[in-house]
Amino acid sequence: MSQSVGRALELLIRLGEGPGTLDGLAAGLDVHKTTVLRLLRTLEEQRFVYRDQQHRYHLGSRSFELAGAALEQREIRATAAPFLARLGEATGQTVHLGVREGGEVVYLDKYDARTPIRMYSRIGRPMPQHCTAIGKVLLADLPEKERRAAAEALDYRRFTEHTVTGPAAFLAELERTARRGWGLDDGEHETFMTCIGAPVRDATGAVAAAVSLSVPDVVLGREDVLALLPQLLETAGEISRAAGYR
Amino acid sequence: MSQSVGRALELLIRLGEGPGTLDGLAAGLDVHKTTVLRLLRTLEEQRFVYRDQQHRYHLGSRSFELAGAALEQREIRATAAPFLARLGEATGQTVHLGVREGGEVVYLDKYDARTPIRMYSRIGRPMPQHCTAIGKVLLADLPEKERRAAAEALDYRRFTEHTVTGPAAFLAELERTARRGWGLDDGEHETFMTCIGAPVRDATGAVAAAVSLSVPDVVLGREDVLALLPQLLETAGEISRAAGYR
DNA sequence: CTGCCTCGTTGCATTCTGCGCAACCACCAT
DNA sequence: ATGGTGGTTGCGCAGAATGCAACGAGGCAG
Repeated sequence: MSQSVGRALELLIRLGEGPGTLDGLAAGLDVHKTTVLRLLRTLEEQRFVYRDQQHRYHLGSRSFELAGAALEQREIRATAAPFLARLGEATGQTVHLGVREGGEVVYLDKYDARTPIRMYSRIGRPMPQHCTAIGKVLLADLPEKERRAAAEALDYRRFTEHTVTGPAAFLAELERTARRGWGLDDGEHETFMTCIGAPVRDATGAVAAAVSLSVPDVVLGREDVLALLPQLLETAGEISRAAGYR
Repeated sequence: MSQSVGRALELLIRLGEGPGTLDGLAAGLDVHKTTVLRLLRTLEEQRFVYRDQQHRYHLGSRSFELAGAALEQREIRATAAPFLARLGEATGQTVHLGVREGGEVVYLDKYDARTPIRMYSRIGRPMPQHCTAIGKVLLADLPEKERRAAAEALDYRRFTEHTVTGPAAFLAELERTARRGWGLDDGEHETFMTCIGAPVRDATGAVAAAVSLSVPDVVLGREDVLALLPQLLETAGEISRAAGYR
């Protein structure tokens, strides 16, 4: 739609994968280096990128700044934080908070199993929806029409032999998820991981987010993971109430 | 340099302050809403912004994603993390890690006094250099010429009655900082805060980052803060060694 | 020390992109 | 119905962004 802006964003994305040099970036975008230079200058003025002494470009501090602001704007994240921390501590497993935005499912927060500290590895990165507990939970509550549309539009990449492929099977899985009130990823994304997810509802009654626990099978078998369900559902309920759901 | 890109970035920055509507953003930028619409569409395509059902625009998940990537690219942050956590725990005070990038001083990490969890409040936001311990430490080690140039270029805003104003006084302060090997902000930014900062050096021997402790005066008086110096310097030394400094 | 090579930078002419206008729609409240 | 608000589209024009080519700086090897 807007060429130069598109190119500038592309530059940011590439820099997200690692620092880059002018020529390298120009080659990557397949545009003249003059153009890239000027785009980068504009980005630099606003601290979206910065250059070190060796003229290598990096993502600039404005990226952090924006991300911090954006995360703070997701009130659900702040509301959920203490409950997630508690759940993580109680179960000793990895906890995720996810939402659906613009047709994508992204993680807003993550509490890692080992440390009490948040790892930012996957926060903000879109996750597949057909093979994650959080994805299923978020889609399951959509109104019939939207849900069908979403299911049709997905890319049913087969990650493992358990991955659900195709809209029909997936819609049935969503049905099941909605009925019992929680979602399961039984090695459908990564063979060795089991995840369970539960819905968080806000004051409007709609599912606003989902919480999940992810456990590698070397730590707990499927039965043992399912035994954590009450705690997960309890947490999701608490967050829902804190978010205004009655 | 590049008009449309500049406007697009401006949009992102405004959205960082809070969600916005098309008309509102157009009015803010003082451009036609058509233009804003198209810019936003480009941003939306790449997930830099997203629209909710009410057509309000928010920062999109790509912001988180980039920030995560950018933070991971600052190796010094990963190297320092465990030492900072330990320092925070040992002292019970707020710990910051800061670097100088593109003429600005920004915080890369922060461990809050109360919780063991990182607050993202000020991460990525440029901080004044003339009245912060970290700023002083980072400038103090610059080669003569650069240091002088930097000191000349600063905006000596008087935050408190203790704020150093003017290049001459500040250069003297940098001199002192360099000589004794640590920096002090004695209520120069906020009247009620005392901060001490120490340099982190990398394999090249140059100061690559700075660590600081910030303490409100209701918690500890200046003398007591200075008593934390050995721990701070020890931590900075450990990080330096972990970063390859010999 | 010198000359080559790489990589960043600048001035300029061309043209295509991004702009604003105005009209159109859809939705809501009155 | 009706006016109002807020989002969207088609179009023609102007200026912004682009690519070229020449320049310059820094590093490395001979």
